[in-house]
Amino acid sequence: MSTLTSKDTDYAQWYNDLILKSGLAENSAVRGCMVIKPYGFALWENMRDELDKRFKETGHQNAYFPIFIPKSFLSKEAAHVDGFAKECAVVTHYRLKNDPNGKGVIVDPEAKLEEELIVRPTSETIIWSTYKNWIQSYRDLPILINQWANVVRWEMRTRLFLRTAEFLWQEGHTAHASKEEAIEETERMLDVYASFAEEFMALPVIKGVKSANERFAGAEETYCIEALMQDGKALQAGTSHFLGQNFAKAFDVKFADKDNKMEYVWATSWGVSTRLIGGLVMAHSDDQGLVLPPKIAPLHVVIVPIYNKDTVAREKIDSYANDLVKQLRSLGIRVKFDDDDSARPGWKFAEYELKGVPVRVALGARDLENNVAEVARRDTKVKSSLSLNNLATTLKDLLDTIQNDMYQKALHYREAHITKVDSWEAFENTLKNKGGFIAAHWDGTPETEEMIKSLTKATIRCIPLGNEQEEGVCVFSGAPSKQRVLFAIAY
RNA sequence: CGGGACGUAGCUCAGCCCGGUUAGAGUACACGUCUGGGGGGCGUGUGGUCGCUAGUUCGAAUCUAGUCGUCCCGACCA
Repeated sequence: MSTLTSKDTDYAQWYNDLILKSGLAENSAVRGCMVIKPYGFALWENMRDELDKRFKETGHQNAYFPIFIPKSFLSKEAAHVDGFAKECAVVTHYRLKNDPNGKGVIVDPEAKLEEELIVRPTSETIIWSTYKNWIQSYRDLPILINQWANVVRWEMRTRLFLRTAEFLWQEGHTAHASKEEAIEETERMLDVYASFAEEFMALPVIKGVKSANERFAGAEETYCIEALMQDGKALQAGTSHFLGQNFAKAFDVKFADKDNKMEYVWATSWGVSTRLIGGLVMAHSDDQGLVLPPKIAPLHVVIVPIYNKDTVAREKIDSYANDLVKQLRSLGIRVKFDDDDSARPGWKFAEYELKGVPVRVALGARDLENNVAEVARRDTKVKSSLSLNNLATTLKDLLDTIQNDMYQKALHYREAHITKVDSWEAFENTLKNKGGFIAAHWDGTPETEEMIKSLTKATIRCIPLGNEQEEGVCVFSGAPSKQRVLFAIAY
């Protein structure tokens, strides 16, 4: 078994090795598309279940809309089509036939579609064309719908989980009678994302709004959560858009208010994707493999028996381990007793570290004699001998501790990588030598943002919510500024 | 779409420059055995149209041309 490329040697290679060797996903026969393997999909299922619960707690329902969108829909909202046109997969025909000149099949030229269909890159258009039929009165509002789906964006260059041509996500699409209510919804869902990321994935995030350049195509305001990876690059972990009346106007969706006046409907959309798995990996993992926060880990505890020739001792180990499994399960802990005799203990230790299982319990004859087990934490790699008395509850508490410690560690790292910068020289130096977020004054113009991006690749990740207002001058142009914004190089 | 690299066993790669028996190694896999507290030792064995096509040659993994594909760097990336 080969080892991973070290994080310090080549971060990108480390990431790729890790995804492949831990069995999360692999590349597929289709360029840019990945196969999500069972272990990777288990992560997604856990995230999905938790998010779904939180969406329903905030009053949303799931529905499903088609994967195909008539081409004409994309042209109805000008900014929207500008944003997505370059990366759309297009269906032009609906039939194949045998190649009359030889073997194989060809596209039947007689089966050309009257109007081409777009494979959804996002569903605003198909959904708002539907909402037009659903909304006549303020009594029909709000509509609070989410869908779990796949979308396709024909990216030039892809990376497992971080940017794939097809990815899984959820997209919420809500319709409201007032601007205030829509903004409230946009902010509510941003909070849902932020608390999910922090509580469930142990991923600290900064809530903010995007600059005009980085805004979603068709949105009036894009809220986001930004996370920091271990290489100092930022990752947009989720977005929540206030769409104003743009899509209502594009699809002519009006409602009669209480005074029987017709008004366009206000909209939001919000989404997170399988990209979050990439963020999870990059935020916590190390050179030995994945490090998973317990709440998201498919497996919380693995018990590895240490056998020897003594068959009586073996029976004792098995018996104790099976009992421990029962106790842990009754506490809601996902546990596996790996008594596979064909793999040796050392191999198993390495394997479960690669997989990021938060806690490993090693149990041998020697331990049983002393009434202890060797318990190893994945996050700190600390091993300790713990009493077998009440071991199950000890482990349950340990999992909570690990969840919390992982969040705190990531938080400390991020806090240590937000650098206040007041000169262009310091800006460039910080970016080059330290990375992370740079809090700097910006004159608020797209031109300055563009210049900074072309010079350094750094973009404005967000203008943090509740940002401190202070007088200053733009780090690039020297023009007056009232607040600092966060710059970073991003994935 | 520009620049670079690479396609040989399931995987990682050597061999190619300088053509010549039956194409190698590590790892994985199967069986046996000794083992078992950090990716075990020994033994036996399975596994290959050398990406594809055409050419040069008595002879091509090796040389030539074309082609397909992958990866990296750039451009692109709500």
